[in-house]
Amino acid sequence: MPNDPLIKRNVPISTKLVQQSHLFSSLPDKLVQDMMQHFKAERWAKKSYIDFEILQRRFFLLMEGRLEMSRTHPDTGRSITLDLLCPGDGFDIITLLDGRKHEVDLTPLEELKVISVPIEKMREWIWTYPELNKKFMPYLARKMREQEDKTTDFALYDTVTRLSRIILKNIDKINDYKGNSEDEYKDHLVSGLSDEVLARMVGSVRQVINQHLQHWKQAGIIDKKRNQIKINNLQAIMDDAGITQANI
Amino acid sequence: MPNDPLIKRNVPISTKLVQQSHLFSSLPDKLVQDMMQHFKAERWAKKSYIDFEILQRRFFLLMEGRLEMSRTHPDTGRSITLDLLCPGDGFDIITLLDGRKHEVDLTPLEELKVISVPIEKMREWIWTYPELNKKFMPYLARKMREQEDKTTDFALYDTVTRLSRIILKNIDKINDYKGNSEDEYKDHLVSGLSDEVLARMVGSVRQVINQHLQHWKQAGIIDKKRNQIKINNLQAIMDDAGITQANI
DNA sequence: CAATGACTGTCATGCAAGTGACAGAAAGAA
DNA sequence: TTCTTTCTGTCACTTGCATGACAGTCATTG
Repeated sequence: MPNDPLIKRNVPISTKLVQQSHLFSSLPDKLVQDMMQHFKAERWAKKSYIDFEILQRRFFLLMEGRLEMSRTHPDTGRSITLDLLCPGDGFDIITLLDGRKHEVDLTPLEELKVISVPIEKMREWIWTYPELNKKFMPYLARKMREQEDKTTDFALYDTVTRLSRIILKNIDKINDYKGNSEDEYKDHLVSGLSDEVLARMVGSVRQVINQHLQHWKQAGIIDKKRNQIKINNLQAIMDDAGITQANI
Repeated sequence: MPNDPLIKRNVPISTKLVQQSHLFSSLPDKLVQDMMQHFKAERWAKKSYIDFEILQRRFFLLMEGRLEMSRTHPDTGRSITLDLLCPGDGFDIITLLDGRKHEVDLTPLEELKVISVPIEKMREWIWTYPELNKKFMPYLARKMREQEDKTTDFALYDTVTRLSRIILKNIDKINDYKGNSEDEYKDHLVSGLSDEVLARMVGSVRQVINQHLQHWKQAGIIDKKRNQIKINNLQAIMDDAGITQANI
């Protein structure tokens, strides 16, 4: 089946595709097939503007690409990333819960593939299917924990620490489980994130981020290309992140 | 009925008491009565230490007093308040959702009255009673929005702005709906919060908070006693908070 | 009551990090 | 190719705010 629907076209979705999502993985096939029929697939172009009003009408699952959810200071114009949604993530979970509008900027970092259902449908499913419910609640908790950690980081830790943590969180996970333990220390990449995007995630500005990255570069800890960071010394970054065995 | 149970005593709870909570207000009396039988009431002394492990076993509703939920930097010792729970709040909602431990410091600002049930019981109720569910989901959303706002504030706004907002959020609501519009500009109090506590909520330190408060005091905008701030000029605070009609 | 602990007011010091500016490199489009 | 846009590297300047220190005041409790 061609998995390349164009924007705004109604297309039936493959079971496998839906099950990629945390929220829908390991649900009974039959249930997923029922649900699938209501999904609509579309593509969103890189950096396209997405009106947040849509979030009150439909619930989305991100299938491919990353979506930045951010907020901007009206006066200074500075932005900060609230969440970087990755394939498998659903949005918007807050609007799903209370139906109220959620004023955020939505910016695709790459071309996205998303599928969506009417938000009432999604609510209905969650209250109807205990299996889905059992997936959804811990997912909510995860997002709440992430947000709480973000608050803590901003209030208590400096920019280098926050930057380290963001980098560690965004190491490409494509080659997971592929190599042996020796490979673990090879080819750690953070790609597709410019200094600017990193800055928004860290809650700082481009110049400061670049400065810290230069330090690491000069110490041989990382290599740096356009939109890409290659980590040579993972341990060094972890040290700066203040990771002390206790954390994961 | 005496509503003054001592610590750790099993006491039946009055229907009215339970319904004070957002989560249980306007539920059918009969349902609440059923639930009540499982609640246990206790009191927690001011500044007592509460082991967060308990959060994995019981779900609490705060009936009286405020509870600070905070986190501390292991090295510097600086703390930051994640949430200031007020009467009607339930905790811990994250653990309720995923069952995992939630490492936070819990500090009562006053003597508390709380009621609690086994956390599995609470889960059961939420999945069993749609009326409760309808209350709980928007409550989750509210907490998520608050946390998101906190993140944004830390990343984009300076200390004065954050302090203004915290103050506005914590004006005593005892006399609500009592007076006419003229009274609105009288007797706005923030009580029970020391400079230190405010600092933790703002994500700053005592000295800086005091400095800002002194500015306001010298400008006649506030009066200041021990553990109390009286607001003379609400508009001035709102201006510093950057509130421009659009917000609430 | 005295004594201890909790909160307040203030100041001097140092530094992390935000701002603005500009030139150059890389990528993408025409 | 040329033109335009998007990123990168750097630097000089300024400031908000964390730190540490200490004296004074108000509460609480034995």
